[in-house]
Amino acid sequence: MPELPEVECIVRDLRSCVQGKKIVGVEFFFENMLPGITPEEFAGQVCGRIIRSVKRRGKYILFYLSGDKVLEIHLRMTGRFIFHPVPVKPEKYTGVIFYLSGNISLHFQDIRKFATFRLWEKQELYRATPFRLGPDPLEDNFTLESFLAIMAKKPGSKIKAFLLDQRNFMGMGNIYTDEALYRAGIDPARETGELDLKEKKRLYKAVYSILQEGIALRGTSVSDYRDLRGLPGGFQNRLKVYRRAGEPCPRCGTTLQRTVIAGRGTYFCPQCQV
DNA sequence: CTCCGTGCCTGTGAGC
DNA sequence: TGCTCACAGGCACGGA
Repeated sequence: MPELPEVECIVRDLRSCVQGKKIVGVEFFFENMLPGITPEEFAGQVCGRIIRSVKRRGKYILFYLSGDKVLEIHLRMTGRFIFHPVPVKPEKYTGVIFYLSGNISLHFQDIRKFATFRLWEKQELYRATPFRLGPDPLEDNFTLESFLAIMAKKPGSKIKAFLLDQRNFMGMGNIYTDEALYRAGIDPARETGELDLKEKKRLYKAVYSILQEGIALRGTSVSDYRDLRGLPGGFQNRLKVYRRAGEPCPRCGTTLQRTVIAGRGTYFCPQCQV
């Protein structure tokens, strides 16, 4: 479900809702998100700890807990958190309820059950996936120079695959990648090495601006995405090409097409994207 | 290296 | 109405 803008919105909301609260209980309804650890062990590791801060790296959510523990959560396709200021019963897809101090609770829901929870010692966190991948586009080190340097290392990659590969940059997913390539006017099937400097600059700006707009509109809800209050985002109304095959290009009127690149459905305008 | 298929799950929508 | 199929916001893994 969520890409960088959605995760960023979730993390900002989590900070205002649960930062400083103590985890007083954890209840599981399914446990697919816990590889290699039982729900009892997990509860034993987190109960009694205070949520000191909530951070994001790419699409990963990091709960920094008291006692130097870090809970790393990846929502994958359909994972979501819903904040409840008063106790409510679990819903059909509720997998976990975190009971917090102040009688509030955080419900984790996941239709497809792909999401993952992992616990780290803070000093071991550098070994965790979020810190072994590429830079995050919202961090200061996402400059045009770094973008060009990383792209130069992968001249044979298709540009769509390059943007989706989290080892290059973290946070881009299928929706924002197609929209950024449309905005930059670049054919998703081209190789990064074929792009001239002007095109690379356009792409850099398109990636940055599309992510910022996604955040400003509180994410994209094409189907499942909801924020911490259960509300949909607004960027789905700004999508130009994603899931619009067969419709006219909003810029030139040419019929938008769908193809498969990097194993993902890819939407583009064959006229505007060259 | 890159690409590709597969698996993990459940739901939706189109076509028959 | 009901069945089957393609597709769905992600990522890890193994093989070519």
